[in-house]
Amino acid sequence: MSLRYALLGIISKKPVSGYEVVSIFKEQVVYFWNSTHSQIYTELHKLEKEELLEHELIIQNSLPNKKIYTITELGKKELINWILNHSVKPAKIKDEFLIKAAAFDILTIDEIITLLDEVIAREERILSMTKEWKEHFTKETSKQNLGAIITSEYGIRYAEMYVNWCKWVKEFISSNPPV
Amino acid sequence: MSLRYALLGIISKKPVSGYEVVSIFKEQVVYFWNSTHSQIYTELHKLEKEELLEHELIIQNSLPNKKIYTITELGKKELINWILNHSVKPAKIKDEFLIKAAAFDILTIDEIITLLDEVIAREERILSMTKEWKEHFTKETSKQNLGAIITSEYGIRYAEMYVNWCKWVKEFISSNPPV
DNA sequence: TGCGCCATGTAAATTGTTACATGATTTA
DNA sequence: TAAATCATGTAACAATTTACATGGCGCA
Repeated sequence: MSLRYALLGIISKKPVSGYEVVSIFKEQVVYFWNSTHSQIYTELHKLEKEELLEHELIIQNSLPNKKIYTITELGKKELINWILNHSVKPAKIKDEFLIKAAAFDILTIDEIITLLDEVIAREERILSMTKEWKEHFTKETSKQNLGAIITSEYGIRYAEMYVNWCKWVKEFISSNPPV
Repeated sequence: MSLRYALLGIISKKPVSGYEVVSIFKEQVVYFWNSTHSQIYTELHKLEKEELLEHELIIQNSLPNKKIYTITELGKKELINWILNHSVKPAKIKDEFLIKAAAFDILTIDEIITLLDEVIAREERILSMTKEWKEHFTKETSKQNLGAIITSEYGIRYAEMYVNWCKWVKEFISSNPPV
C-alpha cells in the first residue's frame, strides 16, 4: 500500500518512464523499500486508473517505445495528504543474517568469524557505492534532490552501523566464546 | 522461507509453546524479522509435518492447553546447514518514514520538523526498551543467550543511528531549506 | 556469439496481513 | 467491568516474488 507513495514521490520530482522508476528503486530506494519491476509496472497502471498519474507514449526508432509518467494535481494532493496525515509505523525489516546471528550459540568461533567477515565485506561494498551516490546528488545542488541526499546519508549511516556492529560482535565473541 | 529458520533457532535454545514463540518475536525478533501469530502457528504445523519439530501437549486446568515444541535432530541439522551454507542477501527494509523523507522537497520546514520530532520520540522509546532487554539478557550469563545479547545490541545501534540521522536531517534542512 | 541494456507487460506461486473464532483468568 | 494475558487456530484478502514472454542494439 505504501509502494504507491514511493512511486508518486519519485514521479513528483520529474516525469520518468517505468523503466527509470525501476532503476531509481535499485539505486536509491533499496535502502528503505524493496520492489521488483513486475510490481512497479502493475502499480503504475493502478495509479493511472485512479488518475493520480498520466502518461505520454514516446515512440522510439531504434529502442523500444516508452511511457513517460507525470503526476497529476490529484496525485500531488494524495501524496502530500499521506505524508502529513498518515502516521507511519516503525520499519519492517527482514534480515536473514540477523536470524543467523540469533543462533550463533550453536556455532564454533571460526564459523561465526567466517560469516561475519563475508557480511562486513558486503556492507563495505554497499557503503562505498552509497557514498558515491551521495556525492553525486550533493554536487547537483538542485532544490529537488534534498530527498536523495538525506536518504543516501541514511544508507551510509545504516551500512556503517552494520559494519561496526559486526566488528563489535567479533570482539564480543573472542572475550565471551560460545560452547 | 526464512521464517522457519528463525523459528528453529528460537526453539533450538529451549522447548517453548507457539504462544511463547510469538512473544519472543514481539520482544526480541522485531529488530530483524516481522511476523504475526497466524503465520507463526501455520509455519509451526509445517515444520512438524516435515519432522523438524515435535510437540508435547500440556493439559492445563485453569489456563488453555498448550503445545510445547522441541527441535528434532533433523531440525538441528537443517538449521545448521542453512546457517553455514545458505548465502544471505542484504536486509529487505520497508520503512514508510523514509518514503516520506525522500519527498521532503515538497514540504515546508515546519512540516518536516514536526514529522522528524515524532519519529525521534518513537525511536527513543524503542531505544530505552531495547536497552532494558539487553541488560536483562546480559545479567543471565547463560551460554544460550549470546544470540539475544548481540541482536539486542544491534537493535540499540539501529535505533541510535536512526535518532542521530533524524537530528542530522534537522540540521541539514535548516542550512539547506527546501522551497 | 553471448551478455547487458533498453523497455514493457502477465501469470503463477508464495508470503504476509487482517479478520474471524473461542473463552477462561487475572489485573486495574 | 473493561482490558490484558493466556492459548490456539482458520479464512479471506493483499502484497510480493519468480517465472514466463518478447526483441532489437551495442559491446567484448
